[in-house]
Amino acid sequence: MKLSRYYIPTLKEDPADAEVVSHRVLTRAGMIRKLTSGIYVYLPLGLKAINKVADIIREEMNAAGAVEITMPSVQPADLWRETGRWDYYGKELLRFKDRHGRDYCLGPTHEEVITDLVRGEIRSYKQLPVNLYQIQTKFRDEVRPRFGLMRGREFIMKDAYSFDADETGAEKSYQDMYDAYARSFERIGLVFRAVQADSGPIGGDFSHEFMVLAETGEDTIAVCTDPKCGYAANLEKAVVAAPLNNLCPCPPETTIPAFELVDTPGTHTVEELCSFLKIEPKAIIKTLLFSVDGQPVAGLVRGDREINEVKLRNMAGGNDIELATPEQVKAWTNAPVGFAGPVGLKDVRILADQELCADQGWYTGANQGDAHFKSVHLGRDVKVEKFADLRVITESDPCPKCGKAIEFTKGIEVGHVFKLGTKYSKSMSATFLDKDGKEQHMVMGCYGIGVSRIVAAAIEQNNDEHGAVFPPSIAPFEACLIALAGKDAAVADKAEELYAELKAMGVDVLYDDRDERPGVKFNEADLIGYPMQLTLGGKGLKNGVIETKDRKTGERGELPLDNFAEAFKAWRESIWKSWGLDPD
RNA sequence: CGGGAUGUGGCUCAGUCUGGUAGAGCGCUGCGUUCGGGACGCAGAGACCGAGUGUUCAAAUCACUCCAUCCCGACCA
Repeated sequence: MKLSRYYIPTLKEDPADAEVVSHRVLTRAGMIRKLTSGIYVYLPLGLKAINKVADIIREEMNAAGAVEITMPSVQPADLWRETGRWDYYGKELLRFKDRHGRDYCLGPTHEEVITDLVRGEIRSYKQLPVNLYQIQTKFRDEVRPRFGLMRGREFIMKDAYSFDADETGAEKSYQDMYDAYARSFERIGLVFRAVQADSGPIGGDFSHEFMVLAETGEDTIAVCTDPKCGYAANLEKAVVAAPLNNLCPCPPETTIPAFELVDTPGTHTVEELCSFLKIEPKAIIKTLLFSVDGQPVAGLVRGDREINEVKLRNMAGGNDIELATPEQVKAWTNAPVGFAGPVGLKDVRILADQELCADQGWYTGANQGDAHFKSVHLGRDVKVEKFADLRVITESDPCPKCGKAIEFTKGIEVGHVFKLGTKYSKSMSATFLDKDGKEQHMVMGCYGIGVSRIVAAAIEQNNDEHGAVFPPSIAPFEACLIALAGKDAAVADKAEELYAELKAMGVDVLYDDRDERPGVKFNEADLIGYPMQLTLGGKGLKNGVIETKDRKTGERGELPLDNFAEAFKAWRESIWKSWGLDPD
């Protein structure tokens, strides 16, 4: 491609609304433009990078036996009502009516559509397994879109859905996808990690997320420090090991004295209560009230711990969890926020962290203003529905798998694989006849990759003060040929010749043939982040060489012009190798 | 949805407090000089100051309402 005929509107200054590096660079380098909040135009360079990512994923999906289709982005509400998600999916689902007043939504995901499709076609175990995928634009009306392509409302996603005759088959499909994902991210050139994850509103009982490790990641993951153990989980999923003296559930017998009321005026927070009573947060039970699918639920954790809402939601068996409003707290406990406690709480489900069984004689809220109880014993004084792991893991907790230390790192979620089981096939009656002629529900899995997000994640992971540093596998062009011709026709002619030669070699090269000053060309090439830069100037031509620059290391060198093809091939291979990649 | 901030040529911003002729840099057009890390000179084009209402002799500036965008907290690829 000749730059003089191309479309790369670069910006000299950082856009005012871009906070993270990938957003800044993508905008400045002329790869994307914002249309409205969370919705972007993909300009030629950005689209090219996205397409390279998509091509790699497509190859790996096909190799893993998945088959490509394209489903509509507009979906009828009826399908969503069948699975109940029309009510449960929430506001991320953009709903609208057509001219006849019929309800529709823009697809944030496609379980309903694919299940509807497959149940109409598949009747026999002989037709299974099937794995269908698409690479398509999704729409999720995110509460707070941010960070450019990292969290858009409209974004490009690869989603695949597997259908198997039984659990064993489903497990194989899951593993195949897991492996295909790992291969894809390796080929793209990302440093990533697969971690255990919560399955969220997609549903199902087992899932892994693929996290690109980067400081700016929105997710925190807990990783075992022992590589042999390999435990890694999203913070919201990471299991806290049960305490050694696990007494769950608390026995009712106890020798501690009966609980009694203590005056604690104005102590709304754990900190205030502690300094007022001169006690440690560890001596307190924090009672947090939530609305789970509209029902009141109290979550109990130790005063110095953080409750894990995902664990609480799962334990309560709900779809949607929200912290109670002050009005709800008042209605459920008869007390203002800050004085809720489990003792005497009526019509509220009480779920407690397992750790609370390891000790007795707690301070808790008294469900009346300006007062707390002391000497509360959960087994004796409270009707706890269930004790379980309810809190957020901390860096001082042991690895739940091997007991060694864990550490936290930040990650960007670029892929997620789920085992769905029969959740959708049951609610939508996707059945087939097995060998014995018996009707069975298909066992499903679903698998997503954020294609456009990967481009942002790659930049988050690879950049410097000059701009992006693209892995050659997904760089919009793998090389940029810069001609410093000026009025020197010989340089222009030679550059033209080299450009043709590179194209003939199958190199995806951009030829900067513009009549611009050298500084402009160099700076733009660095900003965009082509892995390989080739510069031909008058001096080089005289000496029979062309200059090279490795964008990642900044290392410069020269290639002879008389044996250019050979020399370039070797250099190109070394560049790809430095990324752990292979040009072929 | 709560909290905070910002809307002024294509881009980045000043001007707003203290009302009185719309500014700068970048970019863009033309001419000339330059030409190995975002050149320089000269001459230009380009804005109903986010929208509406109000206050005033007079509003980018004050008041109210709305809209949009960004940042911080509950969702997800």
